Amino acid sequence: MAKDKKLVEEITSMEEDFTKWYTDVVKKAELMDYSSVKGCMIFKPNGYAIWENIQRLLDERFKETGVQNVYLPMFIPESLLQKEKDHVEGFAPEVAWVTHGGMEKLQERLCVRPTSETLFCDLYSNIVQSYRDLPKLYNQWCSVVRWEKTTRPFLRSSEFLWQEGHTAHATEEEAEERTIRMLNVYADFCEQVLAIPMVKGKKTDKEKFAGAKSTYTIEALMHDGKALQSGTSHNFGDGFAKAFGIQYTDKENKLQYVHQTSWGVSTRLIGALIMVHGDDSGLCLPPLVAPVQVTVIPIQQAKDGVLDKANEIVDSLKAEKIRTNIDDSDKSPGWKFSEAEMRGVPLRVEIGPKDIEAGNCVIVRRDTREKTICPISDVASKVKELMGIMQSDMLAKAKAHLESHISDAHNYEEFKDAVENKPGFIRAMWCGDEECELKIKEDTTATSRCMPFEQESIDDKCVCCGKPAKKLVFWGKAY
RNA sequence: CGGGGUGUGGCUCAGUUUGGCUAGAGCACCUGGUUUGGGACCAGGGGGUCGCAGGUUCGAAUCCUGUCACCCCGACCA
Repeated sequence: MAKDKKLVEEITSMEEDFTKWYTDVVKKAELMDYSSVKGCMIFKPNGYAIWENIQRLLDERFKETGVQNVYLPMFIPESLLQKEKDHVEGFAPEVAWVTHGGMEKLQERLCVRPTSETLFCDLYSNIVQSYRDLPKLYNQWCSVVRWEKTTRPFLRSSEFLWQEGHTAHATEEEAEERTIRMLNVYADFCEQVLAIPMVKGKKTDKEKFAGAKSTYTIEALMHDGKALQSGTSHNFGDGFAKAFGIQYTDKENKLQYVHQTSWGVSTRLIGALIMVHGDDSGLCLPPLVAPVQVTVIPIQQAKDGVLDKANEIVDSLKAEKIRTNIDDSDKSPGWKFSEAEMRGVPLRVEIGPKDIEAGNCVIVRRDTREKTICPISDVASKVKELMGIMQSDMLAKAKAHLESHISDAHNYEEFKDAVENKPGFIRAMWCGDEECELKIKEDTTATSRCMPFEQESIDDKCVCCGKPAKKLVFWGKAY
């Protein structure tokens, strides 16, 4: 069977309408539901379980770098939010306010956190006294609220789940090092666990975080050629420290300001998983994050011994810590295959009378639909092997897609042509003026995604204005 | 916030133009039976004051006024 044959009518094909495909997959894979609250979504078990896996695996990596988890309040007093000018201006348009407690009007309104820089700064100003108190490496897993005008499942909603790391350091160098280190933790996690290759780089001033000295980003390329900002890491310098009075006494007994960082990824990563790996049959999850790694599907399960054998297989897989379930509902096998595929289960094991007679079972990969016949006694080791191969094949495929969707533009005509006709990232030189960024966005809807770490000069003039070029920039349409 | 669209069983929708008997279909659900290697079939069954509030009328899902909600496309943002 052709691997991209469309098997499920309810999913619109990607070619036909990518946006609709995305919504269909999200619904058919039962990842989320819309709620009665405007712009807010419900994570269903299958979607939340992906987040739990991301959380668990990322959290381990954070802790390896010395980070500790904390939890701060979800409310921020208005006066605290006001302390850093750029920061308030950046977030004010999208914060939700609490004005009443019960029947009584509050003396001071509280904002529902859109991000927690101000609370962390307030905390650090109290607990940091000496250089011996540094660094502080805190992180929290929580939800934040941003009153968005438009919403899309996992990509943008009024409330979303994320983690925000906030660190305070004695020196500028140490803060910069931490900023880059966490960006690399993200990029590595995305590649190794989510099988999503990232373009790493620095944001232009226009695109950087409100209040940051510099913002670094990991940008992924979706199947339709649009970019998705998947994680950011900010170096705040001492800007927040000065606004919040976070000072410590150094070894020479001199008062110094701390240097801070913050970094975050959100449930948007689930959106990336869907749009990087999914196909017309639904979701396709890399084994390492899949809530269910193997579904066992009995064929002719009413026949003697079939269910018993299927359950034996389940047990042997579970014994090896492979996340396994069985579909022993009385649906037809075809139904079960489609269902498992929509949910993105990496491998399925088929077991029927014919197999049992031969002492075999059939293992089918979700990404290629390739079938492997395997002795029942070897199923666990074969499953492990296939999951490993699948994990790296999926990354290789996504890498090939990324690399084949990067084009160079040497002048404005080429640039405009690329935006129109070559979905993906466009590499082009830039003079450093925000005006050119604005003009490019106005003319083409493409934005600067990042200035990659590996800089090279592909031309000496700015692609937009023709003035001397300063930076190589990755441009693209973005979510 | 601008432009467009939609509200009718759990879901997708028909019916609204031109008001008229008991508001329909497919899917899903429940019961029983036959099935099962790529979304099986038969029989029976339950479930809707047509988004909400007024109004017109002998009579409103359908016409009028108001209102609310959500979706999509832009601008703003993770």
